[in-house]
Amino acid sequence: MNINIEGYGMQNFDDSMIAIAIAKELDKEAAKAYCAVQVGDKVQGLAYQPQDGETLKFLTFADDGGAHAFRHSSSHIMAQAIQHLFPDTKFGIGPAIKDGFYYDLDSEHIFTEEDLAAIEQEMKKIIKANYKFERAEVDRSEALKYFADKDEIYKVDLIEHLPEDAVITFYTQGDFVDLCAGPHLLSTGSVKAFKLMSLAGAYWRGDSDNKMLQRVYGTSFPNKEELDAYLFKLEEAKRRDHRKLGQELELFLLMDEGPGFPFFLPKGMVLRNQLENYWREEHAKWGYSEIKTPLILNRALWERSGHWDHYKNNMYFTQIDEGDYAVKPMNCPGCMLTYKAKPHSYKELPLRLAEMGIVHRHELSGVLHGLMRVRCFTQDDAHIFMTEEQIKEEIIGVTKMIDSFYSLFGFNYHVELSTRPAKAMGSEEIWHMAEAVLAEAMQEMSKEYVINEGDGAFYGPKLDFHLEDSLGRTWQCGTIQLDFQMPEKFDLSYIGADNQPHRPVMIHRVIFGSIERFIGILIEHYAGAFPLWLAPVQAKVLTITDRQNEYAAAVAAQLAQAGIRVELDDRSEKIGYKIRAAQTEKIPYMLVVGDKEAEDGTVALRKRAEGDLGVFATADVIKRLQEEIASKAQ
RNA sequence: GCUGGAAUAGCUCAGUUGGUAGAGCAGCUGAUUCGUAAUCAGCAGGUCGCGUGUUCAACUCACGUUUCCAGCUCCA
Repeated sequence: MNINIEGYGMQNFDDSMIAIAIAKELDKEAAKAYCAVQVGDKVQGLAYQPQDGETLKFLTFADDGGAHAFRHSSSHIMAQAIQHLFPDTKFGIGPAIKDGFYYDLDSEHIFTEEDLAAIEQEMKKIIKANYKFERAEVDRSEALKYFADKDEIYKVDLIEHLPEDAVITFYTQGDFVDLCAGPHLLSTGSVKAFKLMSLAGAYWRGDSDNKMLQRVYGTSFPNKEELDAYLFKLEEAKRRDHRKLGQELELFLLMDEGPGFPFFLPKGMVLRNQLENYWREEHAKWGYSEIKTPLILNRALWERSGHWDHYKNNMYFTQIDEGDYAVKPMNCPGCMLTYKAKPHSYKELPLRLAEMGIVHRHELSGVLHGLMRVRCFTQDDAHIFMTEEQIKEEIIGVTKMIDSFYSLFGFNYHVELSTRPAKAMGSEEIWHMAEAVLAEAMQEMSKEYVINEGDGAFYGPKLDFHLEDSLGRTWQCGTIQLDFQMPEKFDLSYIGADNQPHRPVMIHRVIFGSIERFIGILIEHYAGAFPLWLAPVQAKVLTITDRQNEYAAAVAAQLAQAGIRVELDDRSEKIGYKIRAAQTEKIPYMLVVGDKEAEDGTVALRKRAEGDLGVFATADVIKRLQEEIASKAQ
């Protein structure tokens, strides 16, 4: 048979040869690293029997398909070990995920950390035994009977939900049989390095109305080095955790008295104000006007906007003089009122109203997480009112603006376009038009984007901006949402050139998303070592001995006069101690002054990341820092 | 909200079958006056998250509760 193999071209092989045999014939050494094989757009196990004329691509762990087969096989090994040790366990699903795998279990036994160690030991035995993963196609009724007899109710449920024409396959390794579509590695011995990571609860089928199962997470790699590198990365992420750094660097606090309601400390406020200042400057440049709408508004407004009916569970309420009021969970209704307060001409459009809007949302207690998920946060919101013809240009404008913001912090990002959901309001025609405009805007900017079918808000399609931090994790921050509902509900209009009233189109958009979350991301992105323009304390003057106290205070005053955020450390400590303290506080510049500097009117400059830079005139240091601040350099 | 775990000094953590708490760092005081990541000594600091119970006796055991952590569901 003739097989086209990526990297090797068209080759002729015996008809009976399976994929791994072909791989070995081509390159015995390279074949060792193969995890799976891609045939057309489908990934198969290495025991796959190719057909004449097919195109094969061998996948290693570095390919998504290869890693997937590897982790999925690891998951089966774990399940087999658990079945050996805890025979009463019922199995749910056990897929591969981004950084590893998990298996959902139902058992009377509550799994603990100690169990994980025992399971790992048993897994080692299974890996050593090097059982083959054997695939078998099974008749539907036979499959149902097999699992029903074993009382594996979740497997039965899975089979029952498979489409009528689905090919049902079992994978067997040694004494363990699992319902599974595959593909898998050839045998258990290929899993050279693995670790069980954690235990958690997870609802069956991800539905909170179903029973909660126990989930065991693990990860695996082709060798120990890669496993160690992964574990190191996790440690690094822990080291950068914004909750830990937020406390160490005295940026913000979370107290029992206000769960989900963060306190900002003086240094955190500096950071926050820098972001807001930059935001205001940019919005002025891009033609926005800033407004501020009330935190509390009456029931009639929230009924009109639809929040009273659809968002009630997430809102906080209060009463004023017998009347019902709500604390705003979103800024749009307030902005709608602002727009409506006077008639508008088409000449004013697009009208861009921005608001640093403080919103309160009653999030479930279990989801609160540092600054990333809170109950009170500030959206850097804006609503743009415009004509249909202006949509595309506005979308492009906002996209460019978002790009300039994210670039400033050195973030990469990707864009997702979410389209019409099932429960959408408005005609399909308008939706299609809107989706097309969003897509066109992206194409015009040559921006790649992913489409999330049916993931739009009920009132309109949206573009979401997911930024990637220095550890490769992604966060949804910016969003541009078209809204056809709100202008309708609030009966918004503008007078057109024809002297007739028209309905404006509106977009909601945020760039930071939430100032709180964005600060959390920045803390982790920079590991607390902020660029000079953001650093809460930009410079610290350190004395060598008490003799320089007066001079040092004068230097600090000079810097402060020049608009630099400076502190003075004139404690009677050794210079090494003070430098260590300043480094720990991640202060960008240290100005060391001893007798020599005091005499010459100079300072010895030390940079956080680079160490001693030598002696400079104080005025030159001020100029250097001012320039670096103005440039907002990374 | 759900499942599992945790809560001891400002911070990081010890605390041994139940006998009312200890270290390092930080802080304060004193000594030291030193040239690029930790000088020495002393002092002070805790209703052991909160409540109820068991017990002669609870940081320790039980129950409840609050908050946090890891996930799930949800989300800026």
